[in-house]
Amino acid sequence: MSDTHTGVPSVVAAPLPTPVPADEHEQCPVTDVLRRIGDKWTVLVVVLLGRRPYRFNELHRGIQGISQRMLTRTLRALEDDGLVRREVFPTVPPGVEYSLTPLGESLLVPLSAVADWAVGHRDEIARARLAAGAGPDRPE
Amino acid sequence: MSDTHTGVPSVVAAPLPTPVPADEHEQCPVTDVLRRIGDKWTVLVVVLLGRRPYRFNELHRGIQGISQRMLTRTLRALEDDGLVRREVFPTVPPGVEYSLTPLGESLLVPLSAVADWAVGHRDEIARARLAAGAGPDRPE
DNA sequence: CGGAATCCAGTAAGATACTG
DNA sequence: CAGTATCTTACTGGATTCCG
Repeated sequence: MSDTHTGVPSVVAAPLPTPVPADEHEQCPVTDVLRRIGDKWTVLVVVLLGRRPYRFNELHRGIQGISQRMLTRTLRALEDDGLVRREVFPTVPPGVEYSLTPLGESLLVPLSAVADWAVGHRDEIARARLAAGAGPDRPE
Repeated sequence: MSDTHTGVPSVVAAPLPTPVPADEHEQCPVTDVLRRIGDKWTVLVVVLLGRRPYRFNELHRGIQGISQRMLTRTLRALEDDGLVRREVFPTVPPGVEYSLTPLGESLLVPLSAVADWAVGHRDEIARARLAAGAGPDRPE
């Protein structure tokens, strides 16, 4: 830590020469990943699959509130990114099992960092929001 | 590492007794934070402000592609959450400076973890996506 | 059981123009 | 300079129905 006033390591503080070259920030892998795990259900699914493999309806019941459509889409997206493996068992009735790939499991690590931060600062954030809403005049 | 088959620590692997109690997962602080930093511009703004304070139009030019509207909304949301501080200098013309609060700076740490993961596995993900798109028959 | 297909509402995001 | 106001479009997510 030596080139910013915050002692933060890694790519976040490293590259990005002040004038952001983000003309095509669309393809920035960081934003890309964040937008994927930033959706409504992905994290929940990944965390569950991090515990053990699940079958489709098992996840559907387990998550409660998710629609089949969203569960399907979420799983498909994760599968396409190589984070989740889908295995079909030709039984009757057919069974499909979902599990994390090694890549998917590796995601649990940084995910934990964010989760810990979120849990650790939830009160602080909640208070800030209250102050913002009730404090000065917030027109609508 | 002792209660799951992945060696992942922290809240991600800790609570969540297999049957998810996520009836009100809406208020889950983890999902909450992820959805905020999962939007299109937040991370970019936070990272920039992590380098040094910025003025509004300075950010506007620096990010390139963002509209005033989105920059304003992003900054406002971050301010409301207590991650960004907004200081007005009563000069002519008026100047407004944005900077990270200590809370905001602390976010850079878990953010770095995710960013490093994203950068470190971008190729792997890209290959998986190609394989998913070109591999089996992907209708549309 | 494990989806796919269709439809539909709500919100996020962009362009543009105007203001203190 | 630092926004706000308005309009329009694109995407996300949910409900329902149907199929192998």
